[in-house]
Amino acid sequence: MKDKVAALLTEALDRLIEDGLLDASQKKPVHVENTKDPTHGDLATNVAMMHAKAAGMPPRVLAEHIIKALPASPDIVSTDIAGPGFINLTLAQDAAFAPVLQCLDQGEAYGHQQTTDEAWQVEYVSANPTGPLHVGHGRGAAYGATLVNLLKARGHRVEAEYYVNDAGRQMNILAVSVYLRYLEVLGEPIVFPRAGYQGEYIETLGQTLHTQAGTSLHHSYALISQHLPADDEAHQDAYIDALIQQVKEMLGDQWMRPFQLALQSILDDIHADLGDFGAHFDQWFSEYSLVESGAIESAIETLKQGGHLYTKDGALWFRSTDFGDDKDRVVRRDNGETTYFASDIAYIANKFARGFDRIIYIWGADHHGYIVRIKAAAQALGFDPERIIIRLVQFANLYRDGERLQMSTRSGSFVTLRSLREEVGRDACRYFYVMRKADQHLDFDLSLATSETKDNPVYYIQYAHARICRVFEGLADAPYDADRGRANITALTHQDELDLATAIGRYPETVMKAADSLEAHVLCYYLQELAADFHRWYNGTRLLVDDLDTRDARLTLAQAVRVVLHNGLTLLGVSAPQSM
RNA sequence: GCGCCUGUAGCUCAACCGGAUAGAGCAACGGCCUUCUAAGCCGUAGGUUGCAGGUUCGAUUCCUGCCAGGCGUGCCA
Repeated sequence: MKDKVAALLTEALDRLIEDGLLDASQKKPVHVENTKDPTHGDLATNVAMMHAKAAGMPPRVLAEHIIKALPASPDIVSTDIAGPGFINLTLAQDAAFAPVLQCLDQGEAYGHQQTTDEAWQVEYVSANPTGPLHVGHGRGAAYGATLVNLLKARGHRVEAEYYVNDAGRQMNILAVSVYLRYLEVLGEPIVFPRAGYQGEYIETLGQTLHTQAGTSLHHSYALISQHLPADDEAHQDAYIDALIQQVKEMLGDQWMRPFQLALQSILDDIHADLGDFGAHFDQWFSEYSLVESGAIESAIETLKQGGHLYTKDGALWFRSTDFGDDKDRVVRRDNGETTYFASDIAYIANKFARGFDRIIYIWGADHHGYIVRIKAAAQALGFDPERIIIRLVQFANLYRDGERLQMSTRSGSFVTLRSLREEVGRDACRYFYVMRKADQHLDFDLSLATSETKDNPVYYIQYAHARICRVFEGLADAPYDADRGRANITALTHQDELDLATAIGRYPETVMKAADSLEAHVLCYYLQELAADFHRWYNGTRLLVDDLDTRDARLTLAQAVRVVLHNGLTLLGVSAPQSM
């Protein structure tokens, strides 16, 4: 409807241009918006104010000319000039209810746009497979999964991807941690390294390794630890690297056993965890595959050809400062190993090679320093950095009964995403994580998330949905007649009913806006408002009245509200219960 | 020091990319259940949009400076 009205206004502007009141070069796009105040009609536009200067007349005078030039339309009942020069438009009654019928015609597809033919990739979570996901990963997971849904609804082709960091030093630390626990099972008097991975799951993996391998991987801990440096605060990194080196040498080919076991089982766990959370991935992309395929070397070679690399202090550097970075970055260390950043370069090249129009990265906010260098790398490789979109997700603070929960990741005492889901449920989890703008801090109130009151937005919205479902039960005497409802819908005159119709009409543009701006929270706010509109109506107006024309008209409206609530909640990954 | 982000009601947050009288929820106070789920609704009160300038018909929004907070600033991942 907005588009229709905008088209009419554009036509009016064209007429004014013909009449010489306005210069064609001064024409600006027409913007039509919903009014906040019902006394301002249904739609409003600021075209008169936008063009006042160019036309050389006061906005209100220009507004009069525009209205005079406005082509007649059955949709528009009246126009009005208000305030500094707004043109307010009131829509015809049946036009106001048109979205309701459209919503019911389209059902689950309502709010979904036509296919755009744009290919998008959303990479999210991508947590190191060194342990179970914790609550810090939850927000990225919820946000990413919702974004995937929104972009699909927007009409884009979307591929969701998880980047598996299975090639770095952290994985070696993990493997050696598991191996030590394995030795422990065999009765070796080990001393666990400070920098090793703590946590029960490591011990469990050690036991599993024992079950699978028996004593075949047994080496004396005394021999292993023979020539290691001191494991104190200052040297813990050197210590664990030496330990890894030692164990690797002693195990030889067998080194991959603890490594693979740890990687595989943790990845399986993450996979299952995310699946239960409603976060699904089309692709689990292995960093190691970039090493194996030679992609890293060839990316470095490409940069070298382009003259973007130089050697200093025995290391190989990428001149990222040419592309706006603060300092240059190392791609190959003096010990010959490539850096994590080198993998990232190969990875971005791989993404571009796969032909995505838009490449979205969702990162924790602590990674914001990497934005510039990734884009720099893309540019140096000859790709358009504009196609890379990086969204940062701020951390969430958990509160229970007003008290902030402390979490430490390394000690192994962190709150896992799974335990959070068990406590508050998937629905509340998904909703609370995305209800705020992603790049802002979030206070996640566990007490509120589990409360069954209107204060809890999840229950509030779900309750509206359940209420509608219940109304439709028990109509056996006089079944709901959809045709009768549709035929009589324009006879509904309560302000609450008009408000609901307008709100339903705003749903598709809300989804579109959320998708285009990559801001999932606007959908949450929308659904809360729609639920509030419904509750207000429900409280003040009885739906099941004796007059069947009115009753079915109201049921039709309620049904449309239900469809929108259902569709919106589905995009958020939240269930829409029939009863509560 | 430099870079990025944030600052709106007592609290947690919105504000349709510059629009009309800045909106919700919580907390506070006062009302509404013999009628479709009170897991709900209605009302009252609450503001110098961090501060100071600038841009223009018009600024919470854009620009500059200052103040306060957060994050980042590895040959870690």
